[in-house]
Amino acid sequence: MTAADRVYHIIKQRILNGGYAAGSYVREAAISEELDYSRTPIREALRRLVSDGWVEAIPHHGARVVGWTQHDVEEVFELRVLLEPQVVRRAAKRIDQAQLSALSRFSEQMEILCQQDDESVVDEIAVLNNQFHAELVAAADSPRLQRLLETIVQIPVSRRSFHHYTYEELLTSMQHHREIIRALQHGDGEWAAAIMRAHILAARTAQMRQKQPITNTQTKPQSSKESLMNE
Amino acid sequence: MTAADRVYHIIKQRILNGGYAAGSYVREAAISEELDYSRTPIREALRRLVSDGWVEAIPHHGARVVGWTQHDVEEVFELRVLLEPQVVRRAAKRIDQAQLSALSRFSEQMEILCQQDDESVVDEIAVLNNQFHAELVAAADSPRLQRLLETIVQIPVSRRSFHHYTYEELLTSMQHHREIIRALQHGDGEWAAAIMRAHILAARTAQMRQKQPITNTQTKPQSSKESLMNE
DNA sequence: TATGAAAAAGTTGTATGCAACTATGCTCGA
DNA sequence: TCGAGCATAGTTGCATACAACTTTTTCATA
Repeated sequence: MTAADRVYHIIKQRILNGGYAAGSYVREAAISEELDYSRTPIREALRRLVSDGWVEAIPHHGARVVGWTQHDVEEVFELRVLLEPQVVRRAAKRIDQAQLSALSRFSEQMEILCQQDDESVVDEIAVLNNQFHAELVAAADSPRLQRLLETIVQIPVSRRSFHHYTYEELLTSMQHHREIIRALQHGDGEWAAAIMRAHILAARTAQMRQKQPITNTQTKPQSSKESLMNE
Repeated sequence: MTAADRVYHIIKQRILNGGYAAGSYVREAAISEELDYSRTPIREALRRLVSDGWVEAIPHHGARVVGWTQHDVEEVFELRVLLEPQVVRRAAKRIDQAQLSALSRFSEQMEILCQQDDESVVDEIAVLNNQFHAELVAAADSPRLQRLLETIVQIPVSRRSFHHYTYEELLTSMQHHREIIRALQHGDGEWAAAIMRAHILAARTAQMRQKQPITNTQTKPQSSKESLMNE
């Protein structure tokens, strides 16, 4: 693993964790000094983050962390509603026994955690949920579809998602997982796609209830002190 | 425009024109010497091409131009069938008069060219067709959808597309354009989406008739001498 | 002759210094 | 007081040298 790779992951993680606030600039020299790499690998990492859509490059001025508005989230859900059903549609034709049991395992663990009805387990559920979806994408076996989803489903959306769920919505979501597995066991891609579509639309509704912006967006550049507060 | 931008466009153009064969390596030092830039902007251009999916980076070994198999083309059409109808579904709600007349203009010019039934105009039609689709994407007003399509519809596919059309298929395609415009004039997104879906599936059929790989792919790395032959 | 280690060649990865560009604040003039 | 032009500070963009890594070749040895 090269230095540029390491820097890439560090910065990305910080954006996810809120270490770098939306709208703030990521300065090459600052990170260079802090992480003790030269500016070269940092530049490369920033360019990758730009093409991933995490930051925007302003020529000769710097790399600014992008902010997410409610409108952005809507746009993403609109695309997920198309793409995620396609994932299971393909997966139905290709999934093997090992992958099916992996899905069942994730699903069961999530349901066990659900029964605790404790706010602290929500993050664990989110992790399992991500693994569940990742397994589906793997079963779909379409590098391009995978890449599109990775580009689109940036974690600001999915990360906090379950926090917005009512208990009923959470149970419904678990039921969706079960039903998707059943549809896949029968090799019925359209069935699976239909449930997946509902699954995403349900997530959309839950997400949309939250009216405030997803990331701590600041339209104006602001002081760097303020952006460090969120660490 | 920076040096990296210029190099990016030059290399991309060469890949499109077949200057760099699929499977061959793009050497930083070679381009550096030829274009008289240092390796730095060339590296940056290559990294951008990697994240665009035009070349693949092999760590510590180089950047290789990716090859397109028939399987890749299928994968792309599978995604276009989902995404392009969504473009017109959105466009139907948002398109204005100026954009509608631009579409009509492109459509009419294409039909005029069609009547010549001359092999030489096919490329002109392809250009207009691209403009037509670009106008639709603009009307859809979804930066993410636009970006996804740009990522997916790489020109190796669309470039030669009309050469594979029979005359009847070409006329059908023109009819699709007309009907999409009509549907948009009525603000009927689902109508437009249905035709667009047919439009893409028709293109897929025409494309799939060609069994040979789209680019001159070499599965094995080969000698560097061989890759220079194609320049 | 076959095999393995070691060296050598070729390529990418990183550090550093300088050039170019942008934005901001300041001076000078109206 | 206001505005245009200019100087300056701050940041990115690029060139160059060197380090690290990978592959190929060479050569000694079984």
